[in-house]
Amino acid sequence: MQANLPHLQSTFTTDCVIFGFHEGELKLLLIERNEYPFKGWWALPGFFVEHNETIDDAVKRILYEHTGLRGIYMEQLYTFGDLKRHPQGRIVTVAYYALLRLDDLKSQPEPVTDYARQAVWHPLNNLPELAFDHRHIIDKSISKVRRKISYSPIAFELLPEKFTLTQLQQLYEAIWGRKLDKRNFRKKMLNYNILKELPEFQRGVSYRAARLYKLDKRKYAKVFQNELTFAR
Amino acid sequence: MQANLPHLQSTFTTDCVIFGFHEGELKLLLIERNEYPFKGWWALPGFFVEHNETIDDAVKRILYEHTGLRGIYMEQLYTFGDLKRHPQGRIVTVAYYALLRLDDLKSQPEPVTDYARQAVWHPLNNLPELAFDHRHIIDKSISKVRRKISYSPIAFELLPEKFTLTQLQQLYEAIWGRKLDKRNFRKKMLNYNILKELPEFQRGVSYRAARLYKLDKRKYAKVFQNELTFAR
DNA sequence: AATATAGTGTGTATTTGCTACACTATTAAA
DNA sequence: TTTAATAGTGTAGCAAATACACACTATATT
Repeated sequence: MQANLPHLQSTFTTDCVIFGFHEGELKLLLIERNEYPFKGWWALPGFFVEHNETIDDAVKRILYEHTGLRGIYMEQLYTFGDLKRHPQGRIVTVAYYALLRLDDLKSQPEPVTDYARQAVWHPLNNLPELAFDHRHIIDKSISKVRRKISYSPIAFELLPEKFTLTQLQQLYEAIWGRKLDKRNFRKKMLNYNILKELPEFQRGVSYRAARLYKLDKRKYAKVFQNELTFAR
Repeated sequence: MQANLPHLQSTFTTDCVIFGFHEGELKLLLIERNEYPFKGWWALPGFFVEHNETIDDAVKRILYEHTGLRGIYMEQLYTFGDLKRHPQGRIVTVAYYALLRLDDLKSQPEPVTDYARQAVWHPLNNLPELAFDHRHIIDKSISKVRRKISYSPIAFELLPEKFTLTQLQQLYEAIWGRKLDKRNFRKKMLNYNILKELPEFQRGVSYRAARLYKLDKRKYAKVFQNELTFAR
């Protein structure tokens, strides 16, 4: 991991809304800026796109710099080009969102770039004030994820490889912001036939251990292809 | 309407996929390029974004130059930034799509810019070979519209103010590429209660004239707000 | 050992929405 | 007046979504 300094600054940047899910709660990875403008403010990880890299590559790079992870699920969200969004002139930003398994993170994220003093997971329901139009970008990505989770199995990107049905339900509840009926949720989810029941159970819990499941990738692919409605 | 020459060319452009619907068929407005690269090829209307205009404004401008219309429904689609998409170097394009009522057009669109020799409506099912990655952009916008029409009433943007239920059905059929059952379609559509039955009928047809409807904007707003599923 | 707690795990009845399907009515033109 | 073309209408069966209540298991605390 190495710092990337702005040499030939292009006129556009990319910013990434990084979602994580831990203990029933959605979280966002934010950085504390170490550069002007908005030095000391919280912001989305993001940076100028180099001239010889695609935008996708730039986002992957930024993600890697902040999490040490590759191969993370990410998708382009929207491009913001208001004249006043950046105090130093019109700088267009192509925003992405990424979903990542927090359990994959061996350690806490560290400040790995010069422009970030630290990177910290914040609960989605309790975000600090943010630099630029980043609050707006976040709001837009939440809407997007909220919609997308109902017709595509992106939820699993946020869970560890082995998970319980309760975890899965809590994730849907966190994203939609409302409680779901346990029996109906299980019935529906198992009916999709995209989960593989494992002969394993939770460990280290002080109550009845729940069964673990994992995604059946072959069936998952089928569902994804057909864009079946993952209903509410 | 005036031509806009590239003076200080920014590093990014905007392209617009303009959908129209006429006689049961979806159409796209394409231009014949009058500039290199791809001179003489068909392409999406698009141009460099000026330094002092937002991207949205740039698209509106381009739409106006080619159709003479303002206030058209449009939405950002995706931003394309592959290194090789433009032969003259990496030029990022922010693609939009627009839906417009063809009946609003008093006359055929005319070549109104220097970079376009002519602008012509092409049936979506029979497009010529296209410049740059424009075919790819079009494919992506079709998917988007196809999905969006099932949860949001964007269809009405493509119809005249007063329309028959058959016209509406034909539009859904054209976008989804499959036939729908007439009775089920009518039942469902009328159940949404977003249409106002007019005391008027079609004219100039040599068969039983169909009743005209128009959108009830108040109820429409409600549906749109709740993001009710406009089912298949 | 008893108790409280918290989470797992299961079945059924009701409602709602989707699908399939065929005939009569109206109009204009021949 | 006949023909041709499209508008307009209802019902029954099936599948999916929802609403709803209780028993079981494991653990921690007293």
